[in-house]
Amino acid sequence: MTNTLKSRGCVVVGMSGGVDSAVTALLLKQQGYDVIGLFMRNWEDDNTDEYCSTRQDLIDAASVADTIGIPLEAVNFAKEYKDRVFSYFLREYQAGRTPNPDILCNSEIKFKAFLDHAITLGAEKIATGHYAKVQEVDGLFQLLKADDASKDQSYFLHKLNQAQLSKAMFPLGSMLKSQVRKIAEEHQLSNYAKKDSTGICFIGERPFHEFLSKYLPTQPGEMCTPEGKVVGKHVGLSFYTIGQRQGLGIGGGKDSSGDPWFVASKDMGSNRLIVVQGHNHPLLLKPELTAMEMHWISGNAPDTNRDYAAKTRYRQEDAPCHITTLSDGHTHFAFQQAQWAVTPGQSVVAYDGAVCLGGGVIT
RNA sequence: GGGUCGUUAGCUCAGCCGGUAGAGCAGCGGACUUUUAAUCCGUUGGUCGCCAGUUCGAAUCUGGCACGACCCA
Repeated sequence: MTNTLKSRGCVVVGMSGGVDSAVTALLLKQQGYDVIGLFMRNWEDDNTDEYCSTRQDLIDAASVADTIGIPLEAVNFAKEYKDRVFSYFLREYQAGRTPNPDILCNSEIKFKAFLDHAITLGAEKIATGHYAKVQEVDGLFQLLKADDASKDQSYFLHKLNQAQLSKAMFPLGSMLKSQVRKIAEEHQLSNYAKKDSTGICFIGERPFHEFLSKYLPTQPGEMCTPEGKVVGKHVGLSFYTIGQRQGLGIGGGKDSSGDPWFVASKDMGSNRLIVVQGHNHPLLLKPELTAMEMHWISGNAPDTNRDYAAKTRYRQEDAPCHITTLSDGHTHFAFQQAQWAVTPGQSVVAYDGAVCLGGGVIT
């Protein structure tokens, strides 16, 4: 209702305090949208460092909003995050799996709680600093990879549905990260040189072991080779993931090749961690997998007569594969080449070239 | 009781014919990265079982002792 005549509409931009979302807001403003910045706080604990960094993020977001000339509001979805994302995260780890909370964070928080809130603020769409693209083809919304292949985040967004994508804008999708920083610098956005944030969405980077142990019970047990030879001790199966090398503490050993050790699997029944030696051990390679909770962005499974590509974890090369829907509702992926460290709980995401088709959780 | 071999970084081991020690793994740090990993780069560790002898000088030669493994009785 505050729109001027020449406005192209109201867009709420999720601002994190980082460069990406700052430039997102700037670009939309330049394009003539009525832009409202919205800072989300979704995690609260007594960790002082975390409190300070979140506070700094808010200061950065406010500074940038001021420079660009847009209003900035703050919202707190901590309860929603805990209920819809963190509880799942803990449940999965407890079950010995390795979840990807950021995927849920996008579908449940950023593109649900946040989106709903943005609508009440009068927004027609929301925008984020994600590196991905949305495209409408014949009334159907497609999610595409970003042009900057090294920053592509479509993997994290594969769980979005048509309604969510219809409201989403990703202005950085066709840009390179280097360009984004350059624009930020040219427009004197105070955070132009701020380091990229990593770590679990909202929770941030922190000693993972220590963090998890605050929420999960520890049940130490044995580390064994597939033949059953005990080669070490583990602190609790939840604290390891398939393909993990560091933190095992195994070195040397009699009839040992001198190669590093990796986690191959978990035996929840006997509380044993199965470890193998050598990066290319056969037990670390899987030519196929089954996925559950499959979500297809278009609403329908793709044509099974064709082959597609899929990645079993973020930042991995897409691997050619054949996809079929099983009678029990699960989806089967058969890869042309065996995949390394296929991990239950992680998401497998399918692509048809640059188009993200959707994905599911590896069983 | 006798014999053989072994005892070097946290672990497994290399160290020619003597000149004060290296590797892999582990660990630690960094890079990369909005999951967990992987990967890449860098890096800390040892008075070389103990005692004595030979020598200008011994992890490296000799003797003794202490452990350990195996073998023969």
